[in-house]
Amino acid sequence: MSTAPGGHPPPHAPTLADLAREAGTSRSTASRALSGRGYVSPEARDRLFAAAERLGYVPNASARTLKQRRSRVVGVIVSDLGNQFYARLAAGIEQILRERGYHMVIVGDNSDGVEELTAARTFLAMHAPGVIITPGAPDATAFLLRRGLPVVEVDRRMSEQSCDAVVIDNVRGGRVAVDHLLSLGHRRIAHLGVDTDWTSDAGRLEGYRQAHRAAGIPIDERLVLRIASHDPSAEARIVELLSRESPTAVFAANNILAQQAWRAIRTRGLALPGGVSLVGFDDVQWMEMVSPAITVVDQPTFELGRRAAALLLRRLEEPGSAPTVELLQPSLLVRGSTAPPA
Amino acid sequence: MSTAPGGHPPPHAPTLADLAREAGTSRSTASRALSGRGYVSPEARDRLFAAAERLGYVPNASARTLKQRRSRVVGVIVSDLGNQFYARLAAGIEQILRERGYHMVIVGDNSDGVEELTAARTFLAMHAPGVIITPGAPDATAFLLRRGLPVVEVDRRMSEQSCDAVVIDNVRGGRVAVDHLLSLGHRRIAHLGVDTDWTSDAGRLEGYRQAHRAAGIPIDERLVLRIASHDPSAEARIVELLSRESPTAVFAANNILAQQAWRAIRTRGLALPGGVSLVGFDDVQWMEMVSPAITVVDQPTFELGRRAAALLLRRLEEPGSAPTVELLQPSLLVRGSTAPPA
DNA sequence: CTGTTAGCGCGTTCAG
DNA sequence: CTGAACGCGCTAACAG
Repeated sequence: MSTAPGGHPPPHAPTLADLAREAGTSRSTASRALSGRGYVSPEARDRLFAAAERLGYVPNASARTLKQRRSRVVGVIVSDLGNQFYARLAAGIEQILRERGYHMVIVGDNSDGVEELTAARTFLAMHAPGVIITPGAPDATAFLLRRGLPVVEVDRRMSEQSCDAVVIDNVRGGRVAVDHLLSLGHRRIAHLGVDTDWTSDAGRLEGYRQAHRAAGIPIDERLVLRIASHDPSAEARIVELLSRESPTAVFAANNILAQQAWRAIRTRGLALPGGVSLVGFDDVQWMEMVSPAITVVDQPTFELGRRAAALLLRRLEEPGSAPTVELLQPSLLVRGSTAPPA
Repeated sequence: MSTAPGGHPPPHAPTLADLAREAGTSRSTASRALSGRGYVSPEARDRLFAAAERLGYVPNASARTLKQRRSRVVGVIVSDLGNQFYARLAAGIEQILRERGYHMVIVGDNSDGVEELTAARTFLAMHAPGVIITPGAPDATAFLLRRGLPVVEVDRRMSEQSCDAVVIDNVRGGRVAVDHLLSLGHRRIAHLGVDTDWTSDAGRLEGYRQAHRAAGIPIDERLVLRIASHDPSAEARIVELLSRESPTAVFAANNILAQQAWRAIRTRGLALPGGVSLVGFDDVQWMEMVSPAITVVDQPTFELGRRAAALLLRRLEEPGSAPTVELLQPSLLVRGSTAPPA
């Protein structure tokens, strides 16, 4: 009799030992039967499965992790779960992980290096099989790598040492955006970027420069604005740029900045694209819904997440192989917010 | 000498036993020192902390969970991480959890009952201290409750048994939206809802009915449309409703339906709000950016997540208390998409 | 094909 | 205040 008298929450969750007793086998046979590896006679197997069913057996993940020194829960660190970009990235990661029998524990650092390191420690403590991170600093990656945990950097690369990564071809994205504007005849193109040392933004800026260089057009550095991530005066600063420097076009290097630029343009009372043209980076919902719709460099965000997860899982299977960097291509969606300058 | 010769990934992560050896104490003393509970002399304590620092000791979470029969990782199940609503909800949950030293493992079922149950089993296996769920069916909650795991249902209540929950006052939200339209003079108001048995949508529909009843206006049931979650013909069906029934206003009961309604209105070539008025539910970015901006019943999504997490943590501290249901109030944001009928 | 044995790393008695 | 001893539930040897 192992069921509780009242039928209420049983005294303890059934363990392998309970199963074994019920089925008249040893614990190891039960283990082999349920985990699928190792030989076990069909009859014993059936009895064990029946017992598992009857008792509502659920294997204890911690015990398994303790023994195997590796869990099935991969760690994920993103800058900000509230941002659509990171949310979609996470959704992509989660999808692949779940398909393959893994799970994810996710933490949002707020682009804060200390939080990143704390999360890294946690993942180490949990014996995560690996970690996927949108790094804000190189430290967390370095820490994990040093301790032997596989890391995939996604969206940007921050690690000094080489590790797996999957990123967008940001230089190309920036290049394509600005080429588009230049070909429309723009010569005073503002660049709105984030004030970080992220490779993503650096790449987009580099693309901006390359495009100018290729066209033989000098860059007026007063048009290049760097705005901190949660700067409350962002919109005001863009308004000011608009009025002081009179750019004929604006390239906003992420979806937040694009939104702020869009607002600033309204605030300033400029017509779009009549008064100024706007190109964004990272297509999000509103960009297609406003009128005119926003021309944008689209990036495969969901796919970025999927690839990162797939890459991590691959490394788990082949630990030896050389670090891989996957480069995903962005694509320009020309919509109504860009036109030749007045 | 316990450091590895090459300084490369050490043979194994340092354990409490290593610390104890380094500091010349026993394992249990080391345990007490690091976990903070239990007596230990200051000198021993210092030596142990120093050793921990030096060796880069990180406690093994699985071992701890195994021993204590409870992890620090709460399970979270949401319908769709890619939907802004759920993403913000998750962000709220994560914030509170992290503040309090917990983490979250999140899975997106696609409103699929089987996936929900699978996830529930996983959380049970992981010995999660509790689970937060946006339920699509009552089964997962029932399963977890039966096994003694605290559950908080969020956004909608599906459980037959009573359990903690935090939801929006959806009846009120629907009521307020439709009252607004009625007071503008609308008499033919379409209702767009999801084809599920979720209490959230049922509540909004109930609010719609209440408002009509209170105003003494009969409802033309042909104006009440139910659309399945990922119905590809959603927009087409709305277009059809628009042309066949000629409502003067539309109440779309979630952000997806609002978007589809907005598109349908454009497709149909109707002026907004001249040809038809539109009220949404759940304020998202684009609603404020399009023109005219969309009148909407706003709900505190992020706060919903925070409350759910806080409620779960409270229950962990006081397991005995009666189930709590928190009701958060929505608020109507009147914008440009509503006006008196032509 | 199966059972016995021996830990995985930690927290928690219980003597000292 | 400290250490010795045990067990959480599972799996990986190794005999049989």
